[in-house]
Amino acid sequence: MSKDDRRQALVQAAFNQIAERGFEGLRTREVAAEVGVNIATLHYYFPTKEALVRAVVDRAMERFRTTLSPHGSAAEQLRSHLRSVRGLLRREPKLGAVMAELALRSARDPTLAQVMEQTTSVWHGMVRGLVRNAVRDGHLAPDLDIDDAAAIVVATVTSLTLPAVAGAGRADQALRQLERWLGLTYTESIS
Amino acid sequence: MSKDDRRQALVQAAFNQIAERGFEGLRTREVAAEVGVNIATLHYYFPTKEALVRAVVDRAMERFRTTLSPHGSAAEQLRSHLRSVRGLLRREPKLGAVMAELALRSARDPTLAQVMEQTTSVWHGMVRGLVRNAVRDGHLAPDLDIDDAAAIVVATVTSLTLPAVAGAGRADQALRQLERWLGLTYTESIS
Amino acid sequence: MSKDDRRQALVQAAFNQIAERGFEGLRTREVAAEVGVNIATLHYYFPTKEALVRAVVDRAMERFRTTLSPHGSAAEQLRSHLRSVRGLLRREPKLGAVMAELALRSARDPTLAQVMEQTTSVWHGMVRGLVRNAVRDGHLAPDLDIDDAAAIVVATVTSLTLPAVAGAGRADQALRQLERWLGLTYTESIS
Amino acid sequence: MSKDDRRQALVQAAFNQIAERGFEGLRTREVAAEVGVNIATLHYYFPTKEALVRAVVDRAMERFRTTLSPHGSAAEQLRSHLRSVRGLLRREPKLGAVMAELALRSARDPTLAQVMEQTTSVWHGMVRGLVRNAVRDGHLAPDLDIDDAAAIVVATVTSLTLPAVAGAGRADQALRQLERWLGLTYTESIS
DNA sequence: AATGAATGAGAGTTCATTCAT
DNA sequence: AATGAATGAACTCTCATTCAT
Repeated sequence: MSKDDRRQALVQAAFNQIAERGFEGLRTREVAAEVGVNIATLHYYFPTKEALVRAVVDRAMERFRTTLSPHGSAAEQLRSHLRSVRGLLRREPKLGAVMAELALRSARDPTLAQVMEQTTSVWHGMVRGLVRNAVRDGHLAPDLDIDDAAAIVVATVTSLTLPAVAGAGRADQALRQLERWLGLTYTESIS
Repeated sequence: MSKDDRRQALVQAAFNQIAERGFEGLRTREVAAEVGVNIATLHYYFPTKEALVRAVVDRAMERFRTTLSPHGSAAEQLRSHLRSVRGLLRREPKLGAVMAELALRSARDPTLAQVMEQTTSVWHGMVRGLVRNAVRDGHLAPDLDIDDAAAIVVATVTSLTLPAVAGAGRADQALRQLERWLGLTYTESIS
Repeated sequence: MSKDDRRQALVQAAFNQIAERGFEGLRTREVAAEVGVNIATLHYYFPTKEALVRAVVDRAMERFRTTLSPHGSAAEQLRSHLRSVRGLLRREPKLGAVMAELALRSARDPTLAQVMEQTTSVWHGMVRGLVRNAVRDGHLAPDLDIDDAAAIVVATVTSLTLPAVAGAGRADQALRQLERWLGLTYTESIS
Repeated sequence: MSKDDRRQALVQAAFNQIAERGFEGLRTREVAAEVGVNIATLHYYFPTKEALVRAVVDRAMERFRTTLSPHGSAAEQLRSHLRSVRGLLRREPKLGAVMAELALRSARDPTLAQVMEQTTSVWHGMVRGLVRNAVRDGHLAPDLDIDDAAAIVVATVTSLTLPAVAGAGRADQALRQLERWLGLTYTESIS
């Protein structure tokens, strides 16, 4: 196993631990054990627990950003974005859990706060662009406030990472309503 | 200071600690210190840390539920609900932080999950009732899916508790758009 | 056992450990074990290992200073000082060992260096006073350089703390010669 | 770089580390790093840390012994010995620091104790020979106890290795007085 | 001859909990 | 009702040492 593979394995294990037990329950020994190495080996790759956490942050952000990039065209893209994020969170519930943990931790960790704010900002900007184009193309109401619409999209999707809220099918309900208001479902049925 | 007062003081201190440092940083000694009592005294009131956390859960839920009860009538109530929740989170950001911490923790704590689910459920039901009445009164579109609308309301409001998302004014933007889509702002301007 | 007694017991145990194993071999767990308490109890009294070491420094210095105070008169005092220090080091070889450890450590520990310098300075000053009075009383050669004489007294006594040098009876030889040069033995035989 | 050169480089680096941080702070990784080799390479040359320390001991002893050998004649040699040792310690303060560390450690290390005792013994014997000859040549008082005089010379010089004592100019004061008592300065001014 | 990777043992420190008073 | 003292268990991190290459 290459050095980089082992590094990634450790980051993945830490990611899993955070998803399953929260930062509250993150133990370096558990992370090492999950990968099957000695605790000293973990410290060989990451000098401190903090360094390991930073690597997890990077990984989670990268994972999330990767999904952001839309493909297709116009309003179609907006709908596909919503669905792909929904799909991502469904396939990888751990990613959602970790994102939520990071969001909370960012309140006490300025460095993390900056990273989160930047990612959210990029995401918001991307959604905003999609909304703007969809309005331009006549798929969305011309008087729609572009920033406000982007904000509620981001907010709704974000709320899906909180298990207590997303449970009992409410996640899909919220997204469905969001799509309706955005006229995305009608677009499909009309065409 | 009565026995009950001291209990409440401890719960409040624990609440503050969770809001400020998360469950990750909750230390019984800090809680006791904030109240100005010995750590052993804390254990006199709460046999375990877990018991203290349960009390915080109860307190947070009660605080939140109190704000839920609507007054006024029809669509007016719905708008006032959104605004009062927004006001609550603005006045007491700690409550939002704690609610988010609890939401995350509920993923690993079945007992807490039940409590959260119940609260969310009650909340959803209440919003649903308001939406239904507003539709009945002709303030909202007749073809509005009542459950879906309630779901997106709950989702949007919930997302406000995550600092990484609610920052940069996006919280208000999302709520504003929500009100527009619900026709609540128009209601006001028309009347 | 009172709180202060236990504190003192821990300091004494740490003192013993330093004397026996050097700073190199000082282990908090060993110190706690010697007193018969849990390692956590040690940290209840001393938050850090460093704090414990500081307490040992204070204790060693106090022990040493106590022996310094001379009684008697003139050249008599000087001789009695040499003999009492010699006796102290013979009765409590650990004190000598710890003093030497501290002397060495002071090269890397500015705080300790200050403490050591002050103690040495006071000691030197005291010896200097005795030498000056002995010269004044005609017991020592009138052309004796008071500071230089005090310096060699301090140097000779200090060397006794290094086991590698003080062994094989050389400690007593050096002190004997010192007394002769200082005319202290003649003083006695003359009177 | 030859195998022997590398060995010497490692020993020198260990020597430096001991001088700067004491045995307390001696880390094999630091030693290897100072030479610019991998920690495993160090263990190729020295199977254990202990073996490395032994090599440092040998080196320090050799360095010290080299300076011992006197040249010149009679009392002149004695004075030149004092001055050359003083010069050595001034030029290479690390040697003094290491010697003191070794002296202390010899209390817990029988093997080292033997080495130290032998070196000290040889040194003492050499000084003794010089004193004896100086007495024979009429440069020192005829009733001078040869062994005692040698002992105080060794003691005084040794004390110079302890920074806490040698500071503030006291080192030179002590040596000056030693020279005076030995009649070494007068010898010079008279001739 | 030299190294990157890995480790066992143990270091200092923390923390929820207990108990005698 | 309250506390100072004490603890067991567990934490992150360190270090000399090993081993395959």
